[in-house]
Amino acid sequence: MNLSQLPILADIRPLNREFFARDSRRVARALLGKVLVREEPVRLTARIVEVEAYLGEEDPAAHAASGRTARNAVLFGPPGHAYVYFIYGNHYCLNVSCQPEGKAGSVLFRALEPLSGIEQMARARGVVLRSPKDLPQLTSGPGRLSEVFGITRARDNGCDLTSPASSLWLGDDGYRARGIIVTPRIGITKATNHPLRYLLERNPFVSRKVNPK
DNA sequence: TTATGGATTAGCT
DNA sequence: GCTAATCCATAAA
Repeated sequence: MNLSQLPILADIRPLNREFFARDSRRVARALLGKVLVREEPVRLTARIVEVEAYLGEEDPAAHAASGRTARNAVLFGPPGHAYVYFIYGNHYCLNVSCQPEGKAGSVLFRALEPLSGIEQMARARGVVLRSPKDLPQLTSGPGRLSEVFGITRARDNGCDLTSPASSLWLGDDGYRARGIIVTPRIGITKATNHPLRYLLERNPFVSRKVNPK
């Protein structure tokens, strides 16, 4: 076997609780370039290239806006946990809780760049990969990336994303994000003008360019 | 008990 | 660019 053709798998270190115990705007910026990992059934990894920050009860566009409910309880719990919700009858969206326990705030994952397990990702979405141009169909968009990673509310809501013992977790492989751009958030109808969407400049995996509203 | 609308996507024009 | 698909949590009653 020619070992030199095997991909070099960098060590991925889990992010710690303190990383998430901050204002979601700071967490969002810091998450760009980090890696989302799913351990089962085979390891999937993808780099975070687009996120949005949602604040607490003072943010009309946030699910925490009307206070704590059974649905959004994770947002008010300890930081670094997955908040998964179902939207438009079709899609799941993944967030990570921020701020110390008792205070809401989260970061929505909007787009990833696939790193490993790409064949399994394509199978999960029923996509046939014919060229590198097809890759963004896998993970460009919050609903798409959730489908690829098999994320559902029943399976993952409340999961601790700082622990590799969780099937789903977040890590740092040493990559340094460069060229961070900030724009208004997408797909929302309230508080549309705040610059809370963070993405990597010229990255082909980011989702659509502007809020049509 | 019922009505409403949404942090989306895919497919068609 | 436009819109159907699809369903849960919430609010109103």
